[in-house]
Amino acid sequence: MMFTTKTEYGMRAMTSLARNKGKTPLSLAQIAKENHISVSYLEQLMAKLKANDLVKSSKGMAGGYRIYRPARNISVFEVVEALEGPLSLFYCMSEDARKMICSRGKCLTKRVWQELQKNIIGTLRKFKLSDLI
Amino acid sequence: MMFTTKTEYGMRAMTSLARNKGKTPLSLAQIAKENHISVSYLEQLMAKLKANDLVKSSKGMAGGYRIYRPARNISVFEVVEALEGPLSLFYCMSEDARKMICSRGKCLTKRVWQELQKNIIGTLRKFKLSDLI
DNA sequence: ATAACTCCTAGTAATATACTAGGATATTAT
DNA sequence: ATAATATCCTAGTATATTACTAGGAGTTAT
Repeated sequence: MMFTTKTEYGMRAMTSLARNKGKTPLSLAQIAKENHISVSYLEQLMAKLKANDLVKSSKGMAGGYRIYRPARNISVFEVVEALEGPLSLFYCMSEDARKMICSRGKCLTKRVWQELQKNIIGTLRKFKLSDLI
Repeated sequence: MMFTTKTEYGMRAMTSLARNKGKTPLSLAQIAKENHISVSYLEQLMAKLKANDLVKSSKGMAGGYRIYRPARNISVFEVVEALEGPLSLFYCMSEDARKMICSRGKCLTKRVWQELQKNIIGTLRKFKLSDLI
């Protein structure tokens, strides 16, 4: 598996919120029940989504979560990256790998991973949340 | 990270073998030293590569590993799949997920993962080992 | 006040990855 | 034959990541 349940659950939550647009906000309990996810685990995923401005929340009674932007302006890539962190297929392609030996010379293999990563991001960007509801 | 060091190390080993074509076989010790990998861990990776007919081995003195086919006939996808196992981005896309609830109805999100998976495999198939040496 | 919420932190359980260790087995040079 | 040099095979263990659980503090409508 390349993606974790974080993405699986987070995407479900986002589609629930997208469908709920305009109505009163959805509480964690509601989203969790609707998608068969544990409440406190979902909570942590929602925190990531919120930190990336994909959802907004209101506290207190009758509070809950709303989608931040229209679903057609949110790409699957944004959701995935918010939940899984920045995509890098290998360590050698991550931010803190600048000093690696292999990155000094010309590494042919790296080109494969770079093209692959470009393709993956491109595909994920192409799909919007509105395509999924 | 989406891929593990298995792929990273395994690819290095394969390129070493591709470059060594025609000469006397490379021993585990040689491959390991050349690529800064532990011998006994590499051993396990070579077993996977062998099981998938990507390399052949000869035992005894002056034995070692040879590449099985010409490098231009081996795609990066084959190497990756041999080492990481069959690619499935999510559990819902794996072989043993047929009975899942979501796979009965029409799951729009699944289409995204399916197209993504198609792209990934396509890209990995496009690159041959001969492109990397 | 209190009920219904989000927010925040610190755990723990389960699983997967990345190794290590040691012996069995095969092949070849001497 | 036998010793040297290899692969082969299995069973461990260390580390890291994932997938949760638990408990309390803060916020807001009624």
